[in-house]
Parts: sequence; C-alpha cells; structure tokens
Amino acid sequence: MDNYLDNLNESQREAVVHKDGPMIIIAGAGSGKTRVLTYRIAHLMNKGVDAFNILSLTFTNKAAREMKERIGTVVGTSEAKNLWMGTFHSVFARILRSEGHHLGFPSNFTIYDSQDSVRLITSIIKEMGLDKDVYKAKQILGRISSFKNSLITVKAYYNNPELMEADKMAQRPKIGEIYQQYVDRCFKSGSMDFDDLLLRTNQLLTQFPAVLAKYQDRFKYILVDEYQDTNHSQYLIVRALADRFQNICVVGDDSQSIYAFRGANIQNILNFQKNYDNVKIFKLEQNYRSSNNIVEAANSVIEKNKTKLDKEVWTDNSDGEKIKVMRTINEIKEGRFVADSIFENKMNNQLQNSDFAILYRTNSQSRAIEDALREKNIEYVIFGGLSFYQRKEIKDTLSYLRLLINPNDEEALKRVINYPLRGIGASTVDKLSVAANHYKKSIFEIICNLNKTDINLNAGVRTKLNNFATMIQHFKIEAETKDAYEVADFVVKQTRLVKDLEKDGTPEGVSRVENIQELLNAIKNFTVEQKEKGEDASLAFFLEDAALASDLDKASKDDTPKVSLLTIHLSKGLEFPYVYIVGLEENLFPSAMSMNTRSELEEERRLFYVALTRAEKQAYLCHAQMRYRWGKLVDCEPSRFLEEIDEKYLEHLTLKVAETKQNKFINEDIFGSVPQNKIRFKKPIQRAPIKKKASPKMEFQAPKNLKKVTGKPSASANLFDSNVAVGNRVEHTKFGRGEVLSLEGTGPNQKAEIRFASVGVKKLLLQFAKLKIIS
DNA sequence: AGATCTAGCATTTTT
DNA sequence: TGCTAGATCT
Repeated sequence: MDNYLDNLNESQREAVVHKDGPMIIIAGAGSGKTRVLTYRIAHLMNKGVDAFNILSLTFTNKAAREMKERIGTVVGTSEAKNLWMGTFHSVFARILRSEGHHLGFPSNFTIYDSQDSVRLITSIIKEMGLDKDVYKAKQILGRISSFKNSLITVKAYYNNPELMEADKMAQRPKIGEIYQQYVDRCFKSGSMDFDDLLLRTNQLLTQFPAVLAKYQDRFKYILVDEYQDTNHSQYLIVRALADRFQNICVVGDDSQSIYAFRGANIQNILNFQKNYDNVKIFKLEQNYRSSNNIVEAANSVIEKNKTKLDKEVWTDNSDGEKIKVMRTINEIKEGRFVADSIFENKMNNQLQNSDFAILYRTNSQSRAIEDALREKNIEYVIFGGLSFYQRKEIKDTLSYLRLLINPNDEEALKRVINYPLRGIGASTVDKLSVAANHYKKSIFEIICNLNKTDINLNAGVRTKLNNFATMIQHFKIEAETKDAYEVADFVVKQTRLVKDLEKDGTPEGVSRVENIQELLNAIKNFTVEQKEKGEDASLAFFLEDAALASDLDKASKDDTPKVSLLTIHLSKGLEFPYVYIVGLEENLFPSAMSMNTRSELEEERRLFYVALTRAEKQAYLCHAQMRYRWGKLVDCEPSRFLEEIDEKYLEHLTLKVAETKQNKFINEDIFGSVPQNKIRFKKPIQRAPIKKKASPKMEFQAPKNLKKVTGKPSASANLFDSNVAVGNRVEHTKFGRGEVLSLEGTGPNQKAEIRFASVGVKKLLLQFAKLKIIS
C-alpha cells in the first residue's frame, strides 16, 4: 500500500501527487488513465482528504464501481464507500431526489427514458392538432434536448429571436409551444427526462445559493473523467461546484471525443486552460496497451484531423503483427471471415472467446456477424442494441412498478391502464387526459376524484377506473413493507401479466414470459447484492438504477467467456487483445450522415481512432464490396480511413483455398439450402435478455448427412461462386502470375480484375479464365 | 372495445 | 428488410 506510487511512470506520478488547483490530464489512448485517476483519489485520501469531500464523475456507472473497488484495495473498502462516484446523471439524480423539492419536484420523481419522451411529445402534437409529418416527434425531442443541453429554457427560447426564426423557417413555428407543453407535462407527472437531470441541477445551483454553497462545501475535490465528452450543461455544473475551492481535475483525450451528436462539446476540453486560472497541464503519452504497429497506425490516421491538442502518443511495446485488412464480397462473408479467423486464432494461440471483440459502427451490422458466430458455435455477447429495458413486456412490467412509486407518472399510466385489457379504452383515456389538462392534475388524481369533476363517463367505466386505482394503491401499500423483488413478484402475479402471455402460447409469448422472468431475476439479484452491501434495496432505487444504467452496466458478468459484439461508441474505455472492426466502407463508416462538414468527419475519424486503439495485440479491418442496407443490396467503396493508415502498417489478407472450400461445405451446402434451418439461425426465438449468447444446441440440428442439394441457396451464397478472392495471388496459363484486385458479379458472370506482372491489369470472366490460386 | 391490417420508418452513435 | 404505431374494420 505504501509503495503504490512505484507503479507509476514519471508523468503519471506527477499527475497523481499534484494536489490543489485546476488541472487537466491529457491522457492518450491506453496511457493508464484509469490507474492515474484511482491512485490520485487514493492519494488524496492518504493525504487526509475525507472521502465524503471527493466527487468523481465517470462516464459509466460500471467504471465508477470498478474504480471504487480499486481504490478500496489501497485505502480500505469501508472508506472508499464514502466517495461520491458515478455518472453525471446518476450523481445528480441522487442530489435532485433530496433537493428537487426546491424546484417543486417530489423525491420520488420518475426518470423518463427517450421512449417515454417521444410518446409524450407524440400525444402533445396530437392534442395540439398539429401535422405529425411536419412535427416529427423524434426530431422535436432532439431539438428540445439540444435546447436543454445548452440551458435554453422555454423562456430563453422565446427571448431568442434567432432560434424562433430558424424554427419558423423550417415550417415549425409551434416548437416553442410544444416545448412549453412538454415541460409542463413532465412537471405535472413528477418526471424528468435525461436532460432534465442536468438542466434541473443547474437551476438548483443557480437559483438556490444555499444549496450551491452546501454542495460546493461538500465537494472540495472534483474529478471528471472523459471530459472531452461533456456537454455545456455538464460544464456549467462542474464549474459552479468547483468555483469555491478550484480543486478541479479533468481527464480526457480530445482525440476520443465521439459524442457531439448528443451535445458533447469538444471545446470544453480544448478551452479548459482558458476557463480556469493557473491550470496545471499533465500529459500521459506512453501507451501501455497496444503494439507499436497499432499505436503508429492510429497516430497516422488521427493526424489528419485539424482540431486537436498537442500530444504524441508512443509505446515501448514491440511492433507486433501488422494490421490485417480483409475485403469480402458481402456482409455474410465478412461475418464468416471474422468467425473463421477467431476460430483459427483461438486454436493457434491458445486464446479464449473473451480475448476477442467485434466492433461496428451501427447496431444493425451485428446480425450477419451473429449468424456466422452461431454457425461456428462461438459464444458471444452483444452489448447495446435494442436494450432489454426497451422491450414492450419489460416496459409494461416496469410501468406498473413506476406507477406504484409515482402514480402521477403519466406515460407509465397510459401504458398499463388497459393492459392487460380491463375495458378502459382509448376514448376513456382521452377524456381523462382532457380533464387532467383542464384541472392541471395528473390522470391518476382525476381517477381518484371522479366525483369532483364534470367528466362524462358511465357507471361501468367508473367502476373499472376505481378498481384500477384501488389496485395501484394496494400495490403501493405492499411496497412499503417489501423489498424490490417481493413487490415486483407480487405485482406480476396480481396483474396476471405472465399468465395472459402464457395462455397465448406463441413463440413470441413464450419469449416475453422468459423476458419478464429474466427481469424478476435481475431485480432479485439487485436486491440480494444491495442487501449484502448494506445499501438501498428499495424498488424506487432499482428503477433509478435501471433507468440510468448504461448498456455496458447491464451486461452480466458471467461464467463462460464470450466474444464481445458492440458499437464503437460503447467500446470507449475498453480493451481487447484481438479486435475486429467490420464494415469499413464509405457511407457506413464514415457514416453517410456525418460527411457533410469537416467537424462531423473529424468526429468519425476520432471514432475510428477509438476503435483501432482498443486492440492490444492484433487488429483486423474488414470491409465488404456489397451489403444489404435497408433491404437493398448496395455497392460499397472501401472506407477512406483505410487509405489514411500508412500502408507500412498494413497487410492485405487473402482467403486460403482450403478454408473457402470448407466453409462452402459447412455453411452453404448444409445450411444454406435448407430454408427452415436458415430461418432459425437468422432469428433466434429469443433475442436473449440481458445477456445474449449463442445457443450451441441450435447449432448442428441440421442432419449431418444431408445430401448436397441443388437449387438456389441463400442470397449471396452461390454454387457458381469461384474460390478466387480479392487479394489472392493467381497464375494464368497465358499471362502468368498476378494479384486479384477486385471481383464483380456472381455466378457464371463473375469477373475478376487482376494485375499481372507481365501485362498489367486485366478483367477476366472467371468461368473461362483458368486460374490457379497460389496463395 | 377489441382485433386486424397497413403504412411508414428505420440504420449513426446513448445517458 | 422487419418492426411498430396508428388506422380501419367488426
């Protein structure tokens, strides 16, 4: 414990021991940033700073948990427990629970996720009689969100002629009114959306000096990780809190700023020195993670960006293998290449699945990869994507739970008031909603006070509404004495959510039941863990945790090692020995939507930089010549990022003949031509909850002795396909040796462009050209 | 009120 | 292409 400083290099140690005043640590990829942060906090505590006075803001709750554990090993677990650590959202949600009353919010306020927000905006647009094609709910929410991130309240909006003019020009002059409605409705429902957690905190700190003073006093030392991805709202919160003691330490890497699309402002990190006085700058430039080839290759790419801070990332590590580049015909072959390669690497190098990660730009790319991994019987986990918590049955179940914590939660109420069906239809809900707006009460309050309103409902409906309200209140009472799991279990049984689904008997129904079961398990785990730690095991706290946990947080640490599949965004902060980056094609990565401005493109490039620097030993870059996108087959150009890497770090791969043949047999002859089986692979009955895994059982169900079937196999698999692949060295009877540059067409029409040493580039019909593949 | 059908969106990334 | 919310029918 005493010599923890010995584990640090010179610059790391300086950053750890420098105690007071504003400081910025510019930390290159893999430079031991987390280590510095944890040791720094531990060091502060060793120097007598009370854990209660340290606030540390991280990007995910998982990161916070892990850091806490590591600090605990240095200073003792019980002391480390007292640290304030977590994401901006979760830390300030907690503060708002106790201080929100200043702003008129109850302590049990609900946190709306984006789905709730979109639904609320949709109904507002409808109620206002606006054209939903002009006022697209999602876009409106995006606009409102960007207002909130910049601290533009409704009032500020109306005081800003430029914003209003812009909306008018865009034919959407009513945005201000929608915004106003949205804010009012959230308030009435006792709800905050994600942006509110930051905006309301800002309001709290600016409007209530006593509250500000209290937290300024409490947080004598503030540390912010991933500072490059903070938005304006977050910047202001940090600034306000640090204003008194000025002990603010921010850590980040401008080269890894990838969240501009949700309001992150790279200027926060670029201007830190201007925003605070007497800033001390520390730079961590030695990379301990990756091979020299990877570090240098990544540097050669990021150099192309104009906006960046001055730093030089280097490593002592050996060169390692070159980065492998693989071009395939389509996304199916891309998936198979990755699966085969992982298989081979595992065999040759004694590795396990958890040594591999597959990164992609968009979630939709995971499908082809999943198929290939399943075919090869390789277990995998997917992070992100359609989150477990977004599924209908889960949201429905959670809505009941939310409602008993906060009956005014309008979005939750609307979801379940007639689910399972209890004869309270749309027209009734509309009437209630109108009354609620009129009396400025929540729908639930209206239901509880039907007699005091002039609402026109028949006796039958009134009874049903009363029963509903009674049920919820009954749940509420149960919740007072039970832990989160007991309540949830009780509610699921009472509402017959599961029983109804079980009756329906369809595969979807079965999967939904399983998902609800999985949710109950998760709540059970949560309850047990919290109790073990001696922490809050209430339902309210579970709901908050569920609302603010990132997808990474939700992944269960478990048993068998698995290959990780995730978007590059989610991969920030992680590292893997072997990394496959797939879909390196123009319009996909860089994304077609991010090529309009230099700054957007630079963000894409930073994203690529992040992807590449996740790799420790080996990186593979894959791209396909064609791929299905939104149902259409699209030709794909290789990504510009491939060309931006200095060629000397790259090696272009070719498929080996034997491999190709073997794959054809396993993948196409057996499975490809049996549609029923194919369907099972494509769409696992259950896109598994929380943790996803390849299910080995499904793997070899197709009879092994299935005869070779003629007829058209799946989309791209073609019996005529030649074994020739791009990058192959081939020998032609007339032209001699050459290299395959590209392939086009399929089946008998497949052509190859080949560069021969003797005659230059030739295009040949493979059907006729007798080629011998050399390598 | 409930069941069935259909059009339109989505595929850029997420707390 | 596959899903969902809203529209339309019974």
